[in-house]
Amino acid sequence: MVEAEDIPSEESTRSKILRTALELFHQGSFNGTSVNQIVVKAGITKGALFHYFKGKNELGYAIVDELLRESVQENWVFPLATSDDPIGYITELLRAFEKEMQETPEMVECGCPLNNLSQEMSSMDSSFRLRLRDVYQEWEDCLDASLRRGIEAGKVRKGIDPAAVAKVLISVFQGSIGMMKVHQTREFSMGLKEGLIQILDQLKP
Amino acid sequence: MVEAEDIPSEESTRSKILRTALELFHQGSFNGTSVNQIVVKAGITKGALFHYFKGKNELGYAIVDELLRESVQENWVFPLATSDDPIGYITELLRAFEKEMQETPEMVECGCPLNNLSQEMSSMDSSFRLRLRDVYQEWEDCLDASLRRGIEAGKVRKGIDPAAVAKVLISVFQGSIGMMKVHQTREFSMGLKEGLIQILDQLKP
DNA sequence: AATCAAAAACCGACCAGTTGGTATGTTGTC
DNA sequence: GACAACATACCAACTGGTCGGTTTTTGATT
Repeated sequence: MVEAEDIPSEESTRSKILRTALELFHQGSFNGTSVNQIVVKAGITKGALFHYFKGKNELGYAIVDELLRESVQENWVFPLATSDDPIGYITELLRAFEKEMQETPEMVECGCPLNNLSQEMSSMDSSFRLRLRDVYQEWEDCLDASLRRGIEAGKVRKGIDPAAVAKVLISVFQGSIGMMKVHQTREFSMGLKEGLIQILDQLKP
Repeated sequence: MVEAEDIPSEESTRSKILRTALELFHQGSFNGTSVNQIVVKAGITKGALFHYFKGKNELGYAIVDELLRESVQENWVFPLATSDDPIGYITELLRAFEKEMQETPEMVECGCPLNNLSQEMSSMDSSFRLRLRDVYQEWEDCLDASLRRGIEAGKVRKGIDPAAVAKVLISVFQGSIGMMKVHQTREFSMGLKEGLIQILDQLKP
């Protein structure tokens, strides 16, 4: 609390490694990125990387446990923690995403880092899979809870199964980002957004 | 016509390479699979592989253009070519998939080869991306057309935007398979299926 | 039907570059 | 002086890819 953590004039070597590796994994892929690339881009040496992480896989695990989990919490868990209007929040997110798409096309070009890593690694390495699953579970749980509150508050249709809908929503978000990465056209993204809103509207009372 | 093509006692080397490579790419990943692994598993030599394909990437392109496209056509394009009841067909598919899940858990363990390759390669190599996009476009077009026929036939709700819904449906299918790969539990798959059916029901008149 | 050249199919040793990872340091700090 | 935080040189294994050579198939000619 005393330290000026919010102005890290000198980022720690460990977090620099994590951040750089995530960036490269995001642009490329886990298997397609070498530890040499990481240390060069991070401006450090291999000794530093293997001092903090036992191996490339362990570095990947730390990225999931720390950075990716944090990202899900920031975008979903915290905003929905007490909300009883998940549909409203998601609709807002879609609109915000539309503007973010133009300014920083990172997401539409490279997809979602969580989804990318999941698709590439979860069938190869069960340590990856279980850690990634935990992150998704947090996401699903908070969506589920928010949907339940929404039903009670009369902001979500009564007939739906919150647990099942939460699973579908996460699937459709991850799938959508994946499809946008393949199509890379504003036309497709807008059409998809239109369809998502139509689906979301069906969840309203 | 005269030849007994339907009993290929001896598979051609080229198709053996394609089939084996797809299998390895499916279980692992493109970058995570070496050409040595492919030639060993296929029981051929490196000379044969590079005789038929200019490089590893070209082999990947051929897999997309031939095997993956074929698979989409078999499962979607041909069945929906003249159908005016896409929701009924998809519901059937979901039920069939449930049984396939138990017998051959390949899809739930390793995901969808088309989705896997898309997520891994489309941001790395635009040749991959464009070929994969074409396959998805075929899928989307046939779904779109079938939804339109469904609306006319009174089997699909009038209010929906067929093009937008087609995009969402493909996204949710690809996303769902990806999530199942991460969770690997029957519990999750069943919950997801339940949610998908609820979404599909909303598309009925 | 036999012949033969040319082309296609295929082999496997070899290559330079890269891979993830290690061993042995040196440096700064409590 | 002990210990964490790095740096550097190095390694065996493997990477995608090449290349000269051999076998097999093909198609035209006799």
